[in-house]
Amino acid sequence: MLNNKKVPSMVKDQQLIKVRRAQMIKGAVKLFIEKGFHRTTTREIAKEAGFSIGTLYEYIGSKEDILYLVCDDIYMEVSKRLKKQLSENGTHLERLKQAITSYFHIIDDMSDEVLVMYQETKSLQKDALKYVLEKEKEMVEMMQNLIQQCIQSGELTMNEQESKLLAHNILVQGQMWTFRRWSIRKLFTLDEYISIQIKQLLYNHTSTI
Amino acid sequence: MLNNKKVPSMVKDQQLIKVRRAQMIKGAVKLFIEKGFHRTTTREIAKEAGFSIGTLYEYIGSKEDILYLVCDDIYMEVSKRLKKQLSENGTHLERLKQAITSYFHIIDDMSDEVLVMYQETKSLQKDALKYVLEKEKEMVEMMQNLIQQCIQSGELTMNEQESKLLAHNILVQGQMWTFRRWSIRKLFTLDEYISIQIKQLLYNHTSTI
Amino acid sequence: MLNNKKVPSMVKDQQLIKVRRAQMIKGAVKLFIEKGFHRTTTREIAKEAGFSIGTLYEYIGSKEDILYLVCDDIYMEVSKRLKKQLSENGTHLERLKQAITSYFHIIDDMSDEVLVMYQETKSLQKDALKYVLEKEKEMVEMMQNLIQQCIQSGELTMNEQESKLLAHNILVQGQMWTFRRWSIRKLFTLDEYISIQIKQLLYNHTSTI
Amino acid sequence: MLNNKKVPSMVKDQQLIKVRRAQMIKGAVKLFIEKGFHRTTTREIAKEAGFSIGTLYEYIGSKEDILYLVCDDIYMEVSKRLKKQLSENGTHLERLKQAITSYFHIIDDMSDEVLVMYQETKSLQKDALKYVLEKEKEMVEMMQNLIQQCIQSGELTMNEQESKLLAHNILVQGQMWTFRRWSIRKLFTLDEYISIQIKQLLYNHTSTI
DNA sequence: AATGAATGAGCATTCATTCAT
DNA sequence: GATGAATGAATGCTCATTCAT
Repeated sequence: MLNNKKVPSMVKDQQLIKVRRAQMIKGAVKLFIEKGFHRTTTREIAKEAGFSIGTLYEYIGSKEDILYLVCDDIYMEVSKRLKKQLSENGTHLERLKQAITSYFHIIDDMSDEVLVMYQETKSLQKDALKYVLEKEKEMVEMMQNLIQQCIQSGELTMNEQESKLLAHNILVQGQMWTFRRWSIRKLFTLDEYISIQIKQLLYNHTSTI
Repeated sequence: MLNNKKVPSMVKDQQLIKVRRAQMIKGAVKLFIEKGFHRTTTREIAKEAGFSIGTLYEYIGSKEDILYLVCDDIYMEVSKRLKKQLSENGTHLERLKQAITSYFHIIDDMSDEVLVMYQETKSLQKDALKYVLEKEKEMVEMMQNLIQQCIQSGELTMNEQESKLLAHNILVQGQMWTFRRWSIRKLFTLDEYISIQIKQLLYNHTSTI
Repeated sequence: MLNNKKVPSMVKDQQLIKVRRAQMIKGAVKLFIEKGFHRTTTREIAKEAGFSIGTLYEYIGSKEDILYLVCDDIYMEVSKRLKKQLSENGTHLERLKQAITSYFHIIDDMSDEVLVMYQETKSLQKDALKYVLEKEKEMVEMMQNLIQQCIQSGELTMNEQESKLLAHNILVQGQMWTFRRWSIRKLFTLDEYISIQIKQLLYNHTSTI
Repeated sequence: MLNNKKVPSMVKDQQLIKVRRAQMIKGAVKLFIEKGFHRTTTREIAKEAGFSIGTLYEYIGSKEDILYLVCDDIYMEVSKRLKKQLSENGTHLERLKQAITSYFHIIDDMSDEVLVMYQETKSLQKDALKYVLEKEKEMVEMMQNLIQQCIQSGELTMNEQESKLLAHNILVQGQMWTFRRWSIRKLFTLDEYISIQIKQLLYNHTSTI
């Protein structure tokens, strides 16, 4: 189970905290996309969020908390959407392919956010970094589970180590769609990218009779 | 062919420029590894390089030039080493596998540097970014050439689009060894990582007769 | 006669004002002792007093009013206690010595409060400062009266100027027990301190027959 | 022996450090007298000292360092001047009286500075406070030495405890001339103050034959 | 009367860059 | 060419005070 790092707030109303932080995250993501975390000032974030710098600091303890909230939020969103789209029908292999396809679509849809998270995560302090990496780990495990089921059903053939690496490769190739956009989007449409990647990821592992 | 972005210097002596910039890069890489580009000050870089802040600015125009020099230098080093190790013997497929193996070993050896380059590249201004991405492109092409030769010789079967994506995947999986170190190095030794990745990258494409 | 500086309040009920200000003073003294006036925030005072920051400002006009209330309160307390203990028996000299002893005991008992008052008084604005100094003056006069009576009765011999200075010296030596605590309390117990000070203060003035 | 707390500086030239810090101290004292340490901003100090805020921070580590430098400087100055004026002639008692007189004159001359030091010392962090109190202790000891010599020569009669307290009393009465200025200067000229205090301090202890 | 969220002027501190020596 | 002192705009953060509820 995942715990959230506690971001301190001076405000008591939990509902209000949610609302304000959502405004904050939205503004921050926009600015981080444009100029990165370090080049964005807390003042700009407050303004973009629609309130004063003083109010901003009623809802966080430090600038870095904003980065944490942003990263946390993006992971939540990605994983929430992915879980919602996991299919219950078809063979295990079809389900896995469906998961990959969904994941790549979600990442494409949240391209900017994912890129931000991907590039700025390293600026988090150890503490917060741990929580975020924990989430990434959770996604790897989810993907690995789907692979394991294919293995158990005989639809894929590989050992556990290979399945773990495959899971990592899938996730990285999703992120790659954002951080190599400068090159890859000139070569493929999203659907082409997905279908080729799936082919390269899976088809050598298929046990052909 | 690649041109270097011109980094301005007040000093005429080209040899001296080379020497000083090398000191600078060495110091900067060390500091960027420790604390990242934004958290490293020019003063610290000058000190680490062994000269004064005034002297530092005799050899660059702005702090960002240092980042460019660092990124440029790391790419140069990786690609220089890789070229040196490209084999002329064996089948094309063996040469490709050898190139991947060499590449992964080089990245492992320059782990810290590659990570820095990987994480800070985005902080470069458009101008400099273009040059650095150009280098990455060159490496993709080099890898794709090796793949194409396998295709032409019939050792691999895939279309051009697939070969391009494969080249990207290889490079990204090399970098992945650094930016997923927190997880992957717990799961595999470098040699395991290399052999499994090669298997997953290539073996479904092998035309089996 | 002493007037109180008027501290404005939005609240009508005089009894309630008294209660709330008492809570406020109690909390503030505690915090001022710990961290001084400037390092204590109004929020902290409100919290310590047991009500909200909004309520705090219903009973004062500005942060400085709290300091005034605190200083005023401490003077009141010291002088109230002292008056209560002034003896009506014995010779005038015995009464004076009794007063000094009482005063030193009171100061010892209210050590923290006296120290706060002593150190923060200077932060009061002119206006408020005047009122507080007025109280100090009143205490000097009270002490001087006791001395004058000794002079009139022939138990002490000195002119008026000397008696005034003596009164000041007594009060300062009382405060000294707090502001030199770092050194003096290592050298003397309170009772030793009192007896030696009385000896040095008075015995050369005693007319010995 | 007294060690100075080390105040960090980015500048290497020791002579320059001395000069700039002297400017700084002079400006700071002026401002602290006017508005106290907490109400004075670093910018104001820089401006008063005649340089930019950036330059200010080349010579100190934090605002509090300025307060330490100020307090340290004032103690140095007082004790330097006092030592210079200690007489080598006359009886021990005459020397003591001379020392007290000199001390009171020095304090009068440096009235503002002493008041500042007296009122702001408590704002120093533990570390710095220790050093400053150490200096005060040294002055107490110096005064006590003079007293002891009078005792040994039979010019004064008292035990060691009494001599220690006497030393403290002398120093406090010096400071009192500044922190009770609001009242005492209306009652006495400096010379009157000195002569009465000396009389009250010493004459009961004189062994009269 | 009580509350506490909102405000924004104000502050200490940093750091890339310049330029006189 | 080298040095390093000087600069000041910029930034993260605080906190006394207000006011709608």
